[in-house]
Amino acid sequence: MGRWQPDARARLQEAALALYGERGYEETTVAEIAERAGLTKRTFFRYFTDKREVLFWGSELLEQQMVAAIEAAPASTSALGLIGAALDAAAVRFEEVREFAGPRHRIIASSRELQERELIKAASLAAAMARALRARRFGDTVAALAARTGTTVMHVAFEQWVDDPNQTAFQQIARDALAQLREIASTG
Amino acid sequence: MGRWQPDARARLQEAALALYGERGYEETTVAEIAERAGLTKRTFFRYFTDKREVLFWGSELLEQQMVAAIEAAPASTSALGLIGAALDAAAVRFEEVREFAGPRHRIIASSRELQERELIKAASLAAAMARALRARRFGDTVAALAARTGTTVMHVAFEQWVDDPNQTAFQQIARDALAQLREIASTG
DNA sequence: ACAAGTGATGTCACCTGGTGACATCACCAT
DNA sequence: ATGGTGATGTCACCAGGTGACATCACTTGT
Repeated sequence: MGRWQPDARARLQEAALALYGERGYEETTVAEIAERAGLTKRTFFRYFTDKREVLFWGSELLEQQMVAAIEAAPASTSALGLIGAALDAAAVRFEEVREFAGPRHRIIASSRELQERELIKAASLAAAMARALRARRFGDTVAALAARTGTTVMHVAFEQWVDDPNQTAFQQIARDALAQLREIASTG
Repeated sequence: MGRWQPDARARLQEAALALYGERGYEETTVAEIAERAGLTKRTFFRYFTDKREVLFWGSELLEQQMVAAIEAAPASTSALGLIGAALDAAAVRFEEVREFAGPRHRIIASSRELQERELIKAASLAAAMARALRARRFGDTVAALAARTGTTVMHVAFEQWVDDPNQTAFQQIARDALAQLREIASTG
């Protein structure tokens, strides 16, 4: 036992998720989140750079795992094949947090500020995947296009997944979406 | 002549662009922008909902023109063909504002807040194009994938275009990028 | 065992973005 | 002239965010 209650970060995250869900993101104050966690506004800002970031802790981990999947794939894999591998890695992570995904997604969908933050996380992810593709000797344009296509497929698949009454696996949905994209691109 | 200096909005935009460029976005205060335009902080917020929006005035027009291009295309056009038509419409607009595009782009690239705003504008554009595709009887998934692919190609092409020493036409760059995307999707 | 850290937290003062309520003031229509 | 009307100014206020400094429980060197 330390001198303070442990897991301050986790307590702040729980408090924020609960309050954002109960009263809405904009109607919730950082001071209220901190109070609910038994802490201070100032301490909140020591753990999270701003009021939005508390919902996005762990996105770097996802990014690392998707990049690692690209790096670990066989040498002859095509660009979109590597994106498929990255999406499979994302699927593992998403299934782990399935129970929180719905509520969190609805909160984000309710606020423009939060959507903006989610989009820049996706852009960061795309940039990281593009770097990994360039390291594999793909050209700049191909790397950028394939990487952003990866986040496109991820988001489209994610939205189908969170609301799916059949609880279909994310991997399944994402693979189907990627196949559909290939189809679109080869048609016409 | 009116009772006030006319074009308050334009003056605010000019002042903001100049100050963001000279001193940086974060170091510039809304009060300073308003003062430079001979107005008040309160008036700034009557024209623009926030400090970021002053750089994005006119994005609805681009959105409308791209959607109109989709609606005006021949009935048998494929999904990516429609996206190509939308990109051609965007090209017209971009060439009109080429001289401002570079400075504006560098300002946006310098600030996370501004990048977030740009990304949500792109998301709004993608949603509008997806609606236009659904109105053409494309399925939800196809519409969402194709529309987001359109913004992907637009952004990748835009970045090549603004820094291009040869001043290549945006339309050319965008068409090449779209062709490359088709190539990626059909390979492997 | 005691002094000197160390690190997480609290306190306080402050700036800036953003908003609501109300006052002005030039022009316009009747 | 009289009473709108619409763009602007004034003022007070809240919340997000930050820097500087104080606390205080525990750790470490001697």
